[in-house]
Amino acid sequence: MTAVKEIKEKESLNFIEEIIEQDLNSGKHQIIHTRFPPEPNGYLHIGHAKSICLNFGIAQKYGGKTNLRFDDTNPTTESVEYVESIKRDVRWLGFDWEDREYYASDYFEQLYNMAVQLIKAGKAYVDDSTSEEMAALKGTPTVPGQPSPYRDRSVEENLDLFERMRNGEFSDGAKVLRAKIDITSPNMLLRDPVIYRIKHDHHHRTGDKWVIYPMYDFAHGQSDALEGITHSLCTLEFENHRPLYDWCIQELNIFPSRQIEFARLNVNYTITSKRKLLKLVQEGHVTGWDDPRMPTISGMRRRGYTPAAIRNFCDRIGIAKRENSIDISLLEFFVREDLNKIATRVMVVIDPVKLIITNYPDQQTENMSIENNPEDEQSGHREVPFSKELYIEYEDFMEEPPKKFFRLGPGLSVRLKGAYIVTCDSFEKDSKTGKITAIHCTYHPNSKSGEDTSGMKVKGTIHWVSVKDAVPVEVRMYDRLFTEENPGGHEDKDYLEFINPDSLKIIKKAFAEPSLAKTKVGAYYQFLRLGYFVTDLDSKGRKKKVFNRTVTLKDTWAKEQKK
RNA sequence: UGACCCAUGGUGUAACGGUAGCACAACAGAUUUUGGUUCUGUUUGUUAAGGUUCGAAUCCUUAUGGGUCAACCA
Repeated sequence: MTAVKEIKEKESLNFIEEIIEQDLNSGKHQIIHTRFPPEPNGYLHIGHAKSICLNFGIAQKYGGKTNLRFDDTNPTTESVEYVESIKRDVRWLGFDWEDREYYASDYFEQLYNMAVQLIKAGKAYVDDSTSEEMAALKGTPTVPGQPSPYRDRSVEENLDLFERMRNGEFSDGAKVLRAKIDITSPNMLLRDPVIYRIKHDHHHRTGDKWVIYPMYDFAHGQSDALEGITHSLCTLEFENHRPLYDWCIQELNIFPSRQIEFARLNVNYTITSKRKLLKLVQEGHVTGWDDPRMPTISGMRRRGYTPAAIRNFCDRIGIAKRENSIDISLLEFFVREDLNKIATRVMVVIDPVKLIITNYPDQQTENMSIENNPEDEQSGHREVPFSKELYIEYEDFMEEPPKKFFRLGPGLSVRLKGAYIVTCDSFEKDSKTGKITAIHCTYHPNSKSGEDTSGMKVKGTIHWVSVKDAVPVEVRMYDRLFTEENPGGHEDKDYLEFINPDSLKIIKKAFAEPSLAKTKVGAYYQFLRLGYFVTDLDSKGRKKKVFNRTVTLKDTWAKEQKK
């Protein structure tokens, strides 16, 4: 009894899983089949990641299959570049569609025949109205529509006209094919929706073969049916489309896929509208779809987010029907959680000030053995050269330190990570700028890391880089792209007004320990005490390596200071 | 002023008529050669009003609040 209850508690299902289990238990389906149906008109973003994890994840969980299907019914906005990027991103996230890569455009002939079938049944007609005329007759949500003057054309005439539409006899917009449903329906989508339009446009796969293209509502459901999709999962805004989805199944007598809607993902301080993201790219607010500040999958990859982090995030946010806005800090939590386990620890100084150890031999260099990752015993150690002159972080010294400052200041001692304890004796200051230019310390030879017999106890440990061994690197400090929680949610203000002017700070003169000289693009690091970083694409073929800040470390000291 | 949908701490999500739980966030402390990690603890919640019931977050009614729909986009 208790055992059963425990299992139940652990296995709490979301409402889609409940439906699937019912369908499996009742014998409605032996196997479930889902699909991920992107339109190749932009790059995938974090919202798509939710859908990918849902569709692939749920099929995996119940031993089913998932198709990758490109919903490519609008040649005007679609391209192969997007198709390729989508495939790369889904794969990178860790999902495999095997040989089931489909395109709605592969079904154009079948969809055409279905339209003919509808016409023959008196359920569709060719309308010559302009879009303005149609809109005028369509009414509003509260005012019923009026029938089009072309609504009662004969089957023969419709058949003839539709064929001639296909043959290219008419110009764009001259005619459309409409489903004949109910022009007075309270559901606007049922007021004789357009199902085919004329577009003399080059399609990325079918070329110039077609000049008429099916609309979403006349392509998606049928594609689901043709592929035997049992559960067609989509976002809430398609809820009102479901009656039309079911109408097509009914009238065409095709495989009855079931459409189920869930709430799309919203993340604060970001936007997930392809249109808005496209504008950021086109107007140069970012460097491209893969700019590390973009919430696109390729942007996050370049930023240093890991597939596991994104998958864990998608698992944790759950699936439900209510509007939501997830804290970006939850995503960052999962990024840190994963990176903490796998990122190699290294020392990099981004805002250097010289520290001179007055009692250390001038020419001496010691190789300090420092662990690569304290969270992973297998990761081993590396040697880091230590010498008389070091760079340390400017922030780690204060002329007049407050009480809880566990770093350097006149008379204060700190541990140099993996090396010795030093005590500050004096410092140099530029009288004009007031900037500290050098710090003089003495080291305690018997305090060497691992063989410390000094008995000294210091509160702080700081990172350092040996001046003569330092490798100059470029570091790009990324921060959130928007300063506003809901940048896209203001009626009176454009989201572009909320772009964070400090979303990227480039540091050209940072110094890294020697091990970073031979880094590879995409390698994950923790720069000790600074945050997680990844080697950027731009490092390729360059002597000076470039690193992107993925996310900062949690910083309780910064919090303390704010008080 | 039509149709459809939604409502649980700051955020997200569980509880399927029987003790409102989990994660993030926040706060406090312990540990720490990263002010990281880890560990411990604390605060905060069922939109409202009726009804059914021994018992309601859960079922019913109404109200309130929010979302979607008037592209030849998906």
